[in-house]
This record gives sequence, C-alpha cells and structure tokens, in this order.
Amino acid sequence: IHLCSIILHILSRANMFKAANGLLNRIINAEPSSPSPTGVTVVDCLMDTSKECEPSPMVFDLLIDAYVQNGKVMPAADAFYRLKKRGLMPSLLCCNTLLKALLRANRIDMVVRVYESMLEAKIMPDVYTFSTVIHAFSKQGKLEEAKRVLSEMEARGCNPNVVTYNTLIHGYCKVGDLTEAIGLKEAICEKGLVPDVFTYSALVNGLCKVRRVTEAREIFVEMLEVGLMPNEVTYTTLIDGYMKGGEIEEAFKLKDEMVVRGIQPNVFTFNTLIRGICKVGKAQEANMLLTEMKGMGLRPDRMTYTNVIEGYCKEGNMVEAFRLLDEMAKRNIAPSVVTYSVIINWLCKAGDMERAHEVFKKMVERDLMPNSVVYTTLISGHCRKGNTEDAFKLFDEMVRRKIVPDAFTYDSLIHGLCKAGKIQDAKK
RNA sequence: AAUAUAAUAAGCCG
Repeated sequence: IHLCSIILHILSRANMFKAANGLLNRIINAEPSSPSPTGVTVVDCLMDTSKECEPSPMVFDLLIDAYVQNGKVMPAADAFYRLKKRGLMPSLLCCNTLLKALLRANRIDMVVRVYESMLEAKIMPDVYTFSTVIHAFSKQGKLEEAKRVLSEMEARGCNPNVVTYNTLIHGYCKVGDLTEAIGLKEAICEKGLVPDVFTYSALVNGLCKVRRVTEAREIFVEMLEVGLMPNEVTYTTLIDGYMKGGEIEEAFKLKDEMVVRGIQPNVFTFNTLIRGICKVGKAQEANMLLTEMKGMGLRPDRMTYTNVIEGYCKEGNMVEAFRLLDEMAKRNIAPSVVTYSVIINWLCKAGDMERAHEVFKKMVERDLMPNSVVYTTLISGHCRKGNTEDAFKLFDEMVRRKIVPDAFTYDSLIHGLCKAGKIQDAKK
C-alpha cells in the first residue's frame, strides 16, 4: 500500500488519471467495507507518502472520486475528514462531488457536516455547493434552513442562479407551499434572471400535486406565452395532474398536442397515461397503450407492466395479470417488490389468501426482500377475513426479519382486532 | 478526469 501510494502520486502528477483511477479502484475494492475509525486507510498512506513525493493535491480528489464512483460514500466522507484533520482539503469541485453523493445516499447530516467543514477550512463554496446544500435541506422539508443558505450565499457574494432558485422552488412545492414557490419565480425575474423549463415544470408539478390543475395549466400557458417550449417532462407532469384529477380526456389531448409539437412521449409519459386509464378500469385500453409504446420503439419498464397488471387485477382478471407477469420475464424485465405487492394486494382483496401467499413465496424465492408494505398488505388481508391469528403470525415474522412495522401495519392490526371483537387486545 | 435543479407504480380506515 505504501508503494501503491507512491505510484499514485507519480501517476497523478503525470496527469495519468486513467491509470491512477484503475489502481485506486483496485485498492478501495480490496478495503474492508466498513472502515474502522482508528485503522489506517489509503488516505493516510497517501498523506504520509506525499512528503516523500512532490505533493500533488490532485491525488486526493482522485481518491474521493474513486470512492464515490464505486458507491462507497461513507469511506469517501471518511477520507474527507481524515484530510481535514491534517489540514488538507480536496478541491472545491471534489467537495461538490462528495456533497452530491452524500445527498443521493440521503446522508443529509453528512452533507451539512461537509459543508460546514468547508466553511471552516475557508474553502469558498461556489454556486454548485450552495445549490446542493439547499437541495439537501429541501429534501428534508427544511425550507427555512434552505432559505437561510440562500441568504448565506448572497451574504458571501455568491450569486444564486436559476438552478439555485429552481431547487428552492421544488422544495417549496414539495411541502405544498405554492405561494412561496410562485413568489420565488418572481424573485428570479427581479434578479434579472430568466425562469426556464425547470422553473415552470417544477411549478406545474407543485400545483398539480395540490390539485390545482387549472392554475397549473395557467402556468403552462404562461410558459408558452413567454416563448419557452415545454418538454416531455412538463407535458408528463401536467398529464399526470389531469389524470389524478380524473380528467382523462384532457390528459390524452395533451399527449396528442405534444406529438404535434414534435415532443416525443417517453416511458414516463406512457406510464402516467397507463396508470390513469387503469384507475378508471380500462385495462384493455392500457394494454393498447403498451402496444403503442412498443411500436414506437419505447421499452416498457417494470412500472409500465406493474400499472397494466394492476389494471387487470382491478377488473378481477387475474389470468391476464399473470400473463403479463410472464411477459415481463420473457422480455427480461424484472418485476419489483411493487409488482408483486400489487398482485398480492388484489388477491387479498378478493379474499384469496392462499394464492396471495403463493405469490409472496415466489417473490421471496426471487430474492426480492419483502418490505413493510408487502407485509401490511397480507396482514390487512387476513384481518379483513377476521383471521387475526395469521395476521399476528405475519407481524411476528416481519419483526423477526427486522422489517419495521409502520403506522399502516398497526392500523391494520387494530382494525382487525376490533372487528374480531378483541378490543382489549387492540389496546396494547 | 470528476460537480448543482423538474415528471410516473404498491399497503390500513374513510
């Protein structure tokens, strides 16, 4: 490892990134997956050897980047801290990459820590950094904090750009604060910036999600008026809004409209349409959409199939549902836990607990880990039949498997017990 | 060499 470190220094100094990256990949994949906080890791070796070689700070970037590329986010963060402890820092760009990776891994706490470390180390964050941190807070619904970061960046002389605002807008939309979200669009203009497709799409989405489809449409129209071309995301968003509001006709009109405009519906678009049409019990039409998308050269994904399967389940046509499950296998599209849970759910609803359990077994055989949704589905199925005994068997099983029951699970059990007249038991 | 923003699926009761 000592030798490797020296080689790495030489390689990165010589700008031989490919070679360095290859070596790094081998090293980090040989490392134990959970770094002990006290043990010596590659970073330490690199830091030690950097005195012997000409110091090349790039090597640390390469290391952290390699960790990130290999999905090893925590070791990447660990390396970051070890560097910091010895007064070293990766480049700003690398810090941003790390932040993004941490955000993706949902380690918001770490995002904040790294961000604060950067400030401590007097690395001036750039607009990427701030936007990522804003995104992190938004993801947690902490919009106050997100907005504080916005002020912070302005105070530090870093100008927010459209992306920064879009990120915030998305955050406010997610918590349903459309007033604030729309206000931020105005703020974009006041700053002399120009709202873009992302801005509008985010707003359309936000309005649709709180069932304000008419206003969503108005924003959509405004977008056209200012000369911005909606894209397939914008269209799909609005289509979903109409679908969720039960306005099927309007949704399909939009699909035609986008085609006329030369915007190709994609898999998302079709999945949205299929789901909407299935909701009103038109599985056959959903199936036609499935054929249509195949004809366009679009590859249906597991969500497409899951939606059509659910459509048939709703109609009580389990034969067709299972046929589609077969078709998935033939087309090499792996069913997900959701796919199975849909089938299980409808079998439960039909009172066919036996087959529900068969499907459950099949799922487990396929190495799909049942989650709390699947368990709760089965539990409530048993409860509906007044079979609290099997319901609790499943409850025990899920606990044994370290699957955390949630409020839905307990609700189902309580309802089941009450229905069975076991009010005393329900109280525990 | 590597960095930030928007769209689609499942479970309880109603």
